[in-house]
Amino acid sequence: MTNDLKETFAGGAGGTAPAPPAPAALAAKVRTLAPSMTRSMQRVAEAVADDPAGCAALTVTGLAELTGTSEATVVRTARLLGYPGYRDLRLALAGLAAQQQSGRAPAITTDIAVDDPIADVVAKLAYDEQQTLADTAAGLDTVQLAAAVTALAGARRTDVYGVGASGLVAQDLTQKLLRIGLLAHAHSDPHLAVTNAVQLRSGDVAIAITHSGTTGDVVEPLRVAFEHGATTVAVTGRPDGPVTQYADHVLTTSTARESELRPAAMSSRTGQLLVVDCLFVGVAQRTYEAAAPALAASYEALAHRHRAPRKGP
Amino acid sequence: MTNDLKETFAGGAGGTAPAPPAPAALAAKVRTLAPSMTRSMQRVAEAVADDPAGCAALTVTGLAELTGTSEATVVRTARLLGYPGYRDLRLALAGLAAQQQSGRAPAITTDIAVDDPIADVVAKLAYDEQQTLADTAAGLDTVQLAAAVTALAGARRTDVYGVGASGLVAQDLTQKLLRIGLLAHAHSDPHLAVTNAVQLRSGDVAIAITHSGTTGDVVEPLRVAFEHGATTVAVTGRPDGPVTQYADHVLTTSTARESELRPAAMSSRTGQLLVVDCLFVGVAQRTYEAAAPALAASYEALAHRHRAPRKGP
DNA sequence: CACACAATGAAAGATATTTTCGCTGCGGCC
DNA sequence: GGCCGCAGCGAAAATATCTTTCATTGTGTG
Repeated sequence: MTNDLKETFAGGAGGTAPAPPAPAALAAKVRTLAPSMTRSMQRVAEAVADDPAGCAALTVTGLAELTGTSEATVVRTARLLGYPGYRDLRLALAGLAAQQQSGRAPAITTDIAVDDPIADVVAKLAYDEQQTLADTAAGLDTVQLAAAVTALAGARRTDVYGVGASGLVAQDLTQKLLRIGLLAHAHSDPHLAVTNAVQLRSGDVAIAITHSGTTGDVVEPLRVAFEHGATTVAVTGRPDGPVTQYADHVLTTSTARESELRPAAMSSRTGQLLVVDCLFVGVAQRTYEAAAPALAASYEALAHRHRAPRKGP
Repeated sequence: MTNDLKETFAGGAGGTAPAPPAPAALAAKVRTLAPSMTRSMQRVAEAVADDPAGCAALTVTGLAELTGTSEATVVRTARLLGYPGYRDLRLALAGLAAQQQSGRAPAITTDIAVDDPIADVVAKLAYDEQQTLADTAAGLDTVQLAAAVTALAGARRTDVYGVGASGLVAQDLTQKLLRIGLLAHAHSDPHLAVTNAVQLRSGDVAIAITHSGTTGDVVEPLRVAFEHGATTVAVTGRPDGPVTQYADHVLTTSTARESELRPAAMSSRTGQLLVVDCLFVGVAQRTYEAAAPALAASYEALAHRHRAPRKGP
């Protein structure tokens, strides 16, 4: 990081591909990045997410006035959202507005309430998770993803770190990778994770899964792996969190709104699993020659565990 | 602003609403107005109609150069097309581009191929999982769900059985239930599962999670629990499978198509997790008095595990 | 309580857009 | 045939808009 421009956000770790500005994944991006924004910027981001069409009609000055901030802040927000400047954000906004116009109409925007009938709960949860999937897919940096896939496909061994709900995602990834013949291990015990991370070296891959991006128990092993020369990947909802410091490749999951009855673990998990699936399929593609028979074999091996299905009584 | 501009097309006499700029019918407008255009303007109009996305990325000067004309001509063309100036034409162009973009989305109905670019993989997987969610939500029997929730909310203890990918779902459910103060345990070891199932009695709940509905390692403990008087629930993709024989309540998950590169575990897991989330929220609603503080407490307890987020280097 | 530092907006500086204005070439009339 | 008038066009001035710089303000910390 040598570029000492005064106010230059943008650049993630890699720095090669700056970031192809999001076409439609804007609402998601706002939600993802909102926590790392200052108050003023949040106001701007909110206005933009609330009324893309309206904001697209405004100039920097107009939007600054509307949000009670300054032009500088508006531009800063545009930068944070991944655009070179306000002009480009505005263009994207126009695009988004057009899509919304033509596309979907209603949305179950309400939060889940204590007295919601069970049918509503199902509908709302399903809608939310669908939204999370769409947002995550839209916001996923395919360059980073491809890089991570390449690293995985050629890895000598792979360690995956995750605790709590993310631990299950880590295990899911591990299960899948094992199925196609990769050497993978999921660690949820932070001590053992660090102990094992020390063994990693160049050519190995370490993956940290944490929604908050700040979970020490996950960041620590990744740091160790990073410092031992392993290729490190972070799957996180906070692309500016500490975990990304030690990540060669950052895969961002979308953050859906959450609430009392809808803990973060729920939608973050959905996004993480999508990313994990993408990694898996990507690797399976790359190593198809080896993966296909391995998949078939593991399927066969399980067959005898299932009794033949038969009609109920 | 006493506008007595020289070159003012557009506005009729009265000038209330001069012309609502065209949203998407741009190509048509170009064709309609082409005859009344001068040669240079036609070139501009053609460029715009040919490649909206490309032109949206250009400044007046850029588009003027591209078409071998001048800025003035570009602006004149924009006016003729019904926009106040080039800026607005550009915005409309961006919108049009976005619409076209999203319009040709449904190419993702195909199966995932070995040589699919990574971006397609992401799109297809996301689409598939969204589909699974929608199907599962639509097919879920809310009566059965409500019954299962009631049983869970009043249970003395709850055992959850699942192996393989479903094992992770079982753990997910367990984690959640524990958070709101319920006594829950996930079993992936079939022997221990059966051993524990023997302990169950009326008022306890046993939940089996198996996509195929035939996994012996999961059916067996459920059978034992069933025979010992526990309330049993099956979360399965096969409502006619053996597991339902011993289930008081059956919750059906949708089965998406699967293929070589897309094992069943992937989409079945998504549906299962939705069901599990519904169960959790349902129980949390029923036991809100106790669940709310418990949720808050578990959140607090985890807080110290996260380092404060800070800006990157 | 002072210090450091992040956050913010005012205004200067750079670009992009719009307007003005004059040149060019074509057709009709004397 | 030559002159007049006008539509078409683009260069450059004028304006609007966006971007950057920099000083100020507020906020948390030792």
